[in-house]
Amino acid sequence: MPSAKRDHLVETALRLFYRDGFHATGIDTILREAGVAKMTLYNHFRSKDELILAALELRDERFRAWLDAAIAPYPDDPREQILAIFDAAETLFQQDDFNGCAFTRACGEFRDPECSIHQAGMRHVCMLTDFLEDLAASAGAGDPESLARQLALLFVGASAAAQVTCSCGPAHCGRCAAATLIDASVVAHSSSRSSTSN
Amino acid sequence: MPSAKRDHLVETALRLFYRDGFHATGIDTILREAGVAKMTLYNHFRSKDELILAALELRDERFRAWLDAAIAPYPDDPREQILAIFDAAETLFQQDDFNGCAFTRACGEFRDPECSIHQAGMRHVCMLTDFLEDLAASAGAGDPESLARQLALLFVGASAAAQVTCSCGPAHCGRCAAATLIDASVVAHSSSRSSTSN
DNA sequence: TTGGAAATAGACAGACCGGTCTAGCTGTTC
DNA sequence: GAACAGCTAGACCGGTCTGTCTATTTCCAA
Repeated sequence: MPSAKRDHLVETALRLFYRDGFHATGIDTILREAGVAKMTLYNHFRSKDELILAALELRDERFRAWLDAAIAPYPDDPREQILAIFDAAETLFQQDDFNGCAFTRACGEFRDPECSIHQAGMRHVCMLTDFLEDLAASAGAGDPESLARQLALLFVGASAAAQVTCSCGPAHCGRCAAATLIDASVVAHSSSRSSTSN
Repeated sequence: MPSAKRDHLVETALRLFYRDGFHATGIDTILREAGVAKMTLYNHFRSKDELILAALELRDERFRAWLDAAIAPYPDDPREQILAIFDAAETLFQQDDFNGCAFTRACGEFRDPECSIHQAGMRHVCMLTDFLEDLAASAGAGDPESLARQLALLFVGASAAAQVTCSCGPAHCGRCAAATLIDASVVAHSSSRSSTSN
């Protein structure tokens, strides 16, 4: 059972890793900022890498909650739910502390696919794609899996582009592209179902 | 006028920064790998950051040449030229040394928008978007600027997703999405031109 | 009150970091 | 042969890095 000190440490670690980068943020900086002793860190984690992993897991939980909150206003409209994710991204990208996608950045700094940090990034992208696939299927997409992958690319690209350009424009741009892709997939599915039902 | 030693140093720096990350790669590692003396580095560059910048500039030049080579086989078909970029990306993403987009990763590690390294990333993404805009206009897109931004998002997203998942699948996925977006934009433009000419 | 878990507070070790400096070598041009 | 540009080869500096260790303190439940 995690302790309050542990949770606070992970919270602070996430904030600093996300702001400054994983390699650029040292243990001493995190401990100073969290007001936690080094022995406490090494009681809870075997290494800095394990702290990074815990921080990414916290980030993933937060992101899932954010996704659920983003689609909540449209419980019966999967197309709107998908677009609402990009709308919520536009708000997210405008926040002062926004600094791109923690997972793609973690994978950029930890290249080895066998590395548990890189694997956390893989799992996160899979989670996002699965989430979008459910919505795509509900929206009547002809090929929900393909549409979901495309939407995931758009989301990841929008996040990265927003971080590079320091603008929230990519979210709106991604939303427009998503709408086009969804409609193209749904129309194609409806047309093929009309043909076969005749 | 750059010297052979300087060019070799930048070449080696680019390779190591791209493989291992900017903060994770130290000066001594680069010098050892390049067989160049520290004094030589500091004769040519005022700091590590300047070396990083030179490495990114070299990368940008290489990327522009790669873009030109990717579209060369289809001199008269802008739609195919755009799609060929994603085809070429599929090949690129399968190379052993592929490790995502150097520019979005640089921006991830150097967050400050005033920082010249981050600005190099901004310029690069603008260059790609401009490149795609020319092709989009030639392909008859109704709104070439918007289409170009969407295609840039797809490309950036595909690059990041390929690095995270260690797969070239995102390139193909991006290609499919690009085709849909191009056709949607061109058809919309043709329809609006037909209406106004009647 | 006591015992134990959890946390604190550094010191310490060994390694690495970016950058400065000195002395010397090599190759080229005049 | 001399002068000079470019480069080599580290030593050195002050700092940071991750992780280990010891001694001590704090808090809480029994």
